Parts: sequence; C-alpha cells; structure tokens
Amino acid sequence: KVNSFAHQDELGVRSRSPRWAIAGKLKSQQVTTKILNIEVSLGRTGAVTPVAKLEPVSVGGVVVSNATLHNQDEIDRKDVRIGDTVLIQRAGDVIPEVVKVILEKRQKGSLPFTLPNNCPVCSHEVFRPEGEVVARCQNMECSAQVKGRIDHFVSKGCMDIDGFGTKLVDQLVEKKLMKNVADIYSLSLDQLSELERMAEKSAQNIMDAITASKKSSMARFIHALGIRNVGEHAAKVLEKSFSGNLENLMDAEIEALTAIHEIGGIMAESIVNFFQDDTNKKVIKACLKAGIQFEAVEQIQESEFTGKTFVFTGSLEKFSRKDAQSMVEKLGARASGSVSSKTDYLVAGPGAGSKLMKAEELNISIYSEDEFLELIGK
DNA sequence: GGCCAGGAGCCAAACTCACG
DNA sequence: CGTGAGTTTGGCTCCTGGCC
Repeated sequence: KVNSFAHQDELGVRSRSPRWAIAGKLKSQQVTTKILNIEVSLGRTGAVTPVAKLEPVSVGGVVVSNATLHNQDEIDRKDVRIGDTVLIQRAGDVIPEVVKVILEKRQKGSLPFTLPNNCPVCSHEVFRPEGEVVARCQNMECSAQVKGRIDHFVSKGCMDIDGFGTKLVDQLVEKKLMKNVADIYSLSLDQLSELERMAEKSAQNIMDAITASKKSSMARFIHALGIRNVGEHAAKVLEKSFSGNLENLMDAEIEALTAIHEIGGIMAESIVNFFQDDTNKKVIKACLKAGIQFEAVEQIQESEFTGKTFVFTGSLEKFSRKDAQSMVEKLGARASGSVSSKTDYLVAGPGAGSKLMKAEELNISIYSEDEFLELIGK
C-alpha cells in the first residue's frame, strides 16, 4: 500500500515494498528429512490415500513426522520414493508437505512407488475409475469405511456426539457391536462400560451425549449421512429447498434436484442413488425411530449483507468460526473458506497469514473481530 | 502416568456448479 | 466449452482437560 522501495527485512532479503517484506518473513522454513516409509490410509469413502512417514524433524516450531502425498498422480509428479531425502515445509505454516526430492541423495536401486491394487484393510480390490484420480476400495462393508462413516456421522458438523472418538469407534466395529450408524442408538450402558479404557463414568457420558444429539436439524442429518458430493453447504441448501421435509427429499427425482440452485447433475445423481439404496433407507428409518428430531428451518432476514461473502481468518478470540458462520448466515450472507475477488469482507483475528495478504492484494475491506461485530450491529 | 477426545489453526488437490 | 469461485475430501500438529 505504501510506495517505499529497497526495503530490507531482517532476513536480509531486499524487497520492493513492506508487504513483500512481510511475505519474506512469513515464508515457510524448509527442511530436509528422509522418507522412512509410505503408508496408505482409507477414508470414509474408501479413498486410498498415501502418507509419507518421515524421519521426525523440527520445522517452524513443531516436530513433523507425516506428510500427505494426496494420490498416485502426485507421487508420480514429484517421483517420491521410499528412502528418498526430501525437502519439506509447512504450507501456510500449518500443513506439512513434500516440496521436492533431493535427487543427488537418492539411494541406488530405489524403485518408483506405486499404490497397492488391493485394500490394505480388507484386501478387496481397489478401483480407480477412468479419468478420476482417486482409487477407492469397492467393498462397502470394509471395516475402514464403516469406521469412517461412523466417525463422520458423530463429528462436530454432523450429529455432534460428544466423546464419541475414533478409538471408541474402532473398538465398537471390531467387536461387531456396530455395523452402521443407526447402531449407535441401540448401544447400552453395559456394552460401553465393558470396552477398553471405558468405565461407568465415561459410558454414561457417551449415553448422555447420544441423547443430547437427537435434537438436531435436517441439514446436520443429511450431512451426517455422508452422501457423496454432499457436504455441509449442500446439505443446508437441500434443507432449505425441501423446507425441512426429509421424505420429500428422499422421493425427489433428478430433475427436481437439478432445478435447485447450486445442485447440479452430478450431485443430483449421488443423492438419488443414495436414497434408492435399501440399506441406506433402513438406516435412515432406524435413526428416525430412535428419536432424532429436526428443528424448524430458520427464516433468514433480508439485510444489506444479503448475498455478500465473508471470510474469517486468524485465531478468533471473541467468537468461534461456527458462531461467525451462523451469524452471517442469519443475515443472508455466507461464510467462505477462501479469499477471492468475490469476497466482500475479510474478518481477521490475530495471527492471520496468507488469507490476510491475499485480501490486501485484492483491496478487500478488512475488519477486526470488534469492527465486525459493530458492522453487523451486535 | 498415560490415553483419548476435541479445539484451534488452515492447506492442497479434486471436483462441482454456474455463467459467459 | 473454458474458467473462476466455492465445496468436498482428506490431511497435520499442538495442547488441555477428563477419565481410566
């Protein structure tokens, strides 16, 4: 914003403006380390994702021992191999990533890495559709997928069942106490107390959390079901379009769905397929029978912010991200995760990084938390 | 003492949608 | 049909407090 040239920051980097100087300071620290192994993990959709296990190394103040490799194409692009010495950094100073392989240090006789053709968990064949990048385990009953779907169902943005963590889910699935998400509602206090690291107190807390979670909303429930291509946002769109009537959504046809703004052909197909499946129908029925209730759909008020886009960044101290999101949604605005030319307001807390810089570049109005609250009249 | 959940922070690639 | 914007999916570490 200021025409000051030949600025020199403390790293000794000559830059043309103060902003560049900031960029210089924020530039991620890059460190070399070794890839000990490449492991494969499975998501709730059966997606096969490779993770590099690193020789632990301190970068930007934390000890990093894992870095995602995304998929086979990424591995090929960077030609990452087990045993390689690699340069890593924390993208945005948070997420560890492999920048590149130091080829001079490559061990003789190393081979390019290829993901397995069979699921590492259930051995079922994995399939990568033509033109797609992600290979998926095709076995719907694969325990990794069952666990993943339950993890997702109980998570914060979904049914939000407090205390229902991954280790608990692992045990429940392995002991065959759960096969699908509806089984949550038939768990008993005794069954829970008998599990490892669980006793009366913890078990009761879980039971209470399950009960509390039954007061929910249609959007949360749709999101929780884990329909492909339908996440938090799409679930809200569907809730609004169907005015909170789940049966109508379940019976909806492709044409009715694509008529909705923000729902296209691919999402419509995923939705129809999901609700046609008999197992899915049974699970939904069981959940509703267990007593899940949807709160009334809130009417949003017209305001000067209707249609505007907010982005929140940095550590927010006056309110949570979720609260911020619901505050702006009540005004008919939306909260997005990334800054673009369509962003109207950026709200930055302390420690904001790349998003703040991008917003400055694009000349987007920047507000502090207090200024934001004042702006929306709170 | 140690395990686990959950909150905080936010990235990258793939993918989808809408629009010119 | 290409493109920009936004969503979805999956990912990483630190730290605290509750409970076994």
